Amino acid sequence: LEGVYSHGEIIFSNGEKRSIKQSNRGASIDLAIDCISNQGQALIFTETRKRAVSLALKAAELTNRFLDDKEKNKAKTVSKVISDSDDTELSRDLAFAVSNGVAFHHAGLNPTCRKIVEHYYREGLIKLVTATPTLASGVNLPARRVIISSIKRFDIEYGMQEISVMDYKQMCGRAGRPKYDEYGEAIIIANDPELILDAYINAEPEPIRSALMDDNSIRMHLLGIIASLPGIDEDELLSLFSNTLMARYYRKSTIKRKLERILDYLVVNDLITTQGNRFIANDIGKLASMLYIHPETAILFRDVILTAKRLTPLGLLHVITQSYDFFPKLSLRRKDYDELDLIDEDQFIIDDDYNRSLLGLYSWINEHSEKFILDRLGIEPGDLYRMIESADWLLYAMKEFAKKMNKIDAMNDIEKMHSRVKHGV
DNA sequence: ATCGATAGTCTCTAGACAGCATGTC
DNA sequence: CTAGAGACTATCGAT
Repeated sequence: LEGVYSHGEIIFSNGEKRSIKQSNRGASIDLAIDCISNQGQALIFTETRKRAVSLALKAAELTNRFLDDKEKNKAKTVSKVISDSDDTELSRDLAFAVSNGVAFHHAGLNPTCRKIVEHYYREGLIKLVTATPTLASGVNLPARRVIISSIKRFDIEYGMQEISVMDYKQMCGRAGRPKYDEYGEAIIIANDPELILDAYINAEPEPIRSALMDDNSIRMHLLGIIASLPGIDEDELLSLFSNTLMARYYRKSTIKRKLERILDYLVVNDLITTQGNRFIANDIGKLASMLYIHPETAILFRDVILTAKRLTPLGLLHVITQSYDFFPKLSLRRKDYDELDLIDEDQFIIDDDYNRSLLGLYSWINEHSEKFILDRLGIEPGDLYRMIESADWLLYAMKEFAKKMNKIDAMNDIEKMHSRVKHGV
């Protein structure tokens, strides 16, 4: 069941209406509390992490009274585990929220917190979760009522944009817990109900466009195919690509031109070689495809290993964080220019080459705490965790590159860095 | 001089696949 | 170009 909320009233797509008690805490909390007072669990999707946190904290006072004594005790225990999971204010906020039967959930949380929130929401201890879209695409956490606090989302290129019907349906999908509730509701908060009904609730999702037409993904696929089918020729490659979704939207000649250009790119950068009209991946190309490293990254790694006089810790982190495969890449904020002194002066790189991920990882291997990294650099534990994971993987791959290239010194340098990143020293 | 309230200004914005080896329940 | 919350700053006034 889907509906729109505006001015104290839900209008459902089947014409039913329901009025909601309003408070001064905002529409999404009103809707959530309304659901919880009827023994349901609610889920609010917010547009930013900050908003998820602040909504959860605001709701805490109200959700508290829906916990019985037994639940309150349990919530206390769980809340302790959360605040002990790291030393940041973020987990302290979460601990406070959970002790009151509400939680927020986004990718900034460390994995422990994320799992705890998911687990105890499923168990029913947590009555309300405020979340960013992590929860829409990832974990399956059903709720009686899903509340979409706004259909606008900030986009770095286009500013405020309305989310796609696809994204909306994705969030709706979390409504209704088959075992517990006989129905689920998805409610959008907006001022113009009729518009929303047409644009989202009664709308068809946009057709799936193939993401394969993007240059970078073709590069990756093409290298993969050539590595696993050595000796394949252009016609065979073309017919392979003609069977993909991409072929439904583009003409054969367009695809052919694209393939040729990218084959050329792979040849010029020495990842594959031609024998007549056939293609074979060479050692580095094969290795890259085996390790799932993007060609762009492979080229970068190879060139660095080949040309760098020595591989300093900072230099290595710099290469890793700049590479195509590194995620998450956090760019410098204005005030981060003050933090550049975290880096030893003798290992100097040009200012605008820095990014926040590099600073974060560098602080990490110099044994700064999660709190330090969040306070000084604004990198939340979950992001740090993924940066470490990503760096771990890439350093491993880079070490394999050095091994293949018989660069023993480089290999040792990289391996040393690899274990530093892994263990945070 | 210090503190504080207030209004104006500035800044910032979701998520995320992958290798391998070892550890833990 | 579009929005809105929170951090930050400048200003003024009272103690």
